[in-house]
Amino acid sequence: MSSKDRYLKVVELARRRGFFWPSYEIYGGVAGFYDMGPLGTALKRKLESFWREWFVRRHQDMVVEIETPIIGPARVYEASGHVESFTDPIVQCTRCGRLFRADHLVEEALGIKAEGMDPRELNTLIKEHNIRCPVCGGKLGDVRLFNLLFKTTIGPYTSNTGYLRPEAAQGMFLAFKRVHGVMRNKMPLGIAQVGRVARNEISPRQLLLRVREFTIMEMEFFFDPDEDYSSIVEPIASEKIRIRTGEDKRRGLEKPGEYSVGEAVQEKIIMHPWLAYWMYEASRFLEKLGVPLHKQFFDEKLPEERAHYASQTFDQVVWTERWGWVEVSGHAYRGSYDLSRHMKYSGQDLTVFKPYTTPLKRRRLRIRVNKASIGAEFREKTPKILAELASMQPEEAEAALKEKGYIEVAGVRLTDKHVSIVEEEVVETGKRYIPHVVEPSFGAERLLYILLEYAYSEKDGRTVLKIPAFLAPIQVVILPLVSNHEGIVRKALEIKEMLSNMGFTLYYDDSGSIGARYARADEIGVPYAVTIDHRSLEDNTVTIRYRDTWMQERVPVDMLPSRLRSLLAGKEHLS
RNA sequence: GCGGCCGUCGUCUAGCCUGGACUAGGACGCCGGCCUUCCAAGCCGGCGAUCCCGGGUUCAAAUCCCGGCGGCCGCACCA
Repeated sequence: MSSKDRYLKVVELARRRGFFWPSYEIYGGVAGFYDMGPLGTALKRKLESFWREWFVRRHQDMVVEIETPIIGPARVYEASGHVESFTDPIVQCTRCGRLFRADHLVEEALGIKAEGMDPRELNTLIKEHNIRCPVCGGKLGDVRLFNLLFKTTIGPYTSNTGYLRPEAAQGMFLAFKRVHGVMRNKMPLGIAQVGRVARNEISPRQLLLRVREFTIMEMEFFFDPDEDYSSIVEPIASEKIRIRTGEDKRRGLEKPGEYSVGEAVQEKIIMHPWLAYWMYEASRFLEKLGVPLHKQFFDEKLPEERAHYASQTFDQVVWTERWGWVEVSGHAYRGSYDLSRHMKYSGQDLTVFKPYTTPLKRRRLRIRVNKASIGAEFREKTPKILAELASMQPEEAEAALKEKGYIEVAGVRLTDKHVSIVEEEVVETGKRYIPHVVEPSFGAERLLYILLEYAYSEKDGRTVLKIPAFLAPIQVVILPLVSNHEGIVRKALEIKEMLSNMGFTLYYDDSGSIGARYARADEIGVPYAVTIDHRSLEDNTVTIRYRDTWMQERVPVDMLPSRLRSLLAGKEHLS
């Protein structure tokens, strides 16, 4: 099967059977938007549920999920750095049409710092110095700003700018203080969210892989940067993980190296144990979706490739037949960047208090102030004197008093009549710190495509979509062996009713030959077919047929639901 | 955004170069019926495309020209 065929077959199948298709079709379509059809929606829901199971429920002692709005006030995205970092001045060559960063061109041509200049300044410089297209020498057009944030207005006043979120992360940072409180100050703390985000991509491409609106599955994991977390990777220390380090990348290496998780942490290939831990979880998550470990690795981003908030980033990439290695998740060490910025912009204290196991006792010097004598003597100067005293180091004051017999504050001299230096014991019960954050972030639509590509297979010229049973959008199909036998049909309908009432996702199919119906079900990845035949009428048994092997087993009808449940959960296989 | 290639029933496509006999053909699928004791069997009937959108040339446009939208690939961009 050629690579082109496989991709085209997946797309064709997706449209024909209703997984997904381009949005706004009847108006000619708009690039970068996709509709999810009935099967695509069901599959995506299951994928999201599985992500929750894997990253949230399995870690429920430290990870919780929230939901926050997709529209945010400008202030939030100014604080997060998105408004600044994603507004690039661009300029286009009028001859060859190439786009350039205007500030970069000016810097190169004139050897001056141009970053942060506004478009007008850049325009003037380009015109004055006759800077031309570095590729073809053509004349450059006007400098304009391009930002990947979708902009809107909140309410009727146009001055109240809002942005559609380009990531869910800010919702978690903004809610951190409250969630931390609600979770009774638990640390470390993961806050997860699954939701829509929008990025105004310049050129959406590659089907579902680069779209303008998509579902992100993201977790911000907060922890104390001073704590030694090396023990958290101990249980997985010998597990293997594939990484192409930044260093390897610079040397032009295409292939990743294989490391044990323990080794990657020890040798600082991954800068923090928590980052390593979630990367390991991500690799196994992908494996469960059907992507074997040798078809995925973590690709370290070089400093110049990283987002503005990250000090280390790995892209988790998966092999696709059409596009080669494709990014499905990002794993960033965001440090305290986001919380610090929101503290600065909002004026709120977003630090966490951490009690010491045993309170720390310390002796320290303090300036004791005799306010009565200062007030009596210096009158209206008193507030100023007191303010300056407050910011003075006790050690400094003590030295001055000893040497000179006075300290000079706000133009007056204070002696031991006004101040004295005392040594006192203080008890520190804990410390305050700004948590650091590691962030695993997944694109749901990309995973959906990957899932389909890896599930796609052909057998005897038929399509079989081997979606893992626990993710299959439809779990069971109910088939009467023949449709012109009243007894068989009646029994089949009864069984359909029974299974439907018990909560199975299913459909009933009596059209055409039994082979055609198996084929239809295989194509959309229904893992199990229940067939009712003549023998069913005699001994109340039916057959279960497995999609991947076409093998069958016969079970009594009473046993059918429990048998299906355990098969769907992947706990047992068809014998 | 630029360049190359491309856009016809649900899907895959024939026709386009060389304008008219196209009421746009086929295959698969879909719907109804018959038949059928386990892997897309067969038969009968049916539904389904103003040929991506808009404009132009022409007596006449799926076909030629222009613009737009969309797709793939390359370049650029990319949280």
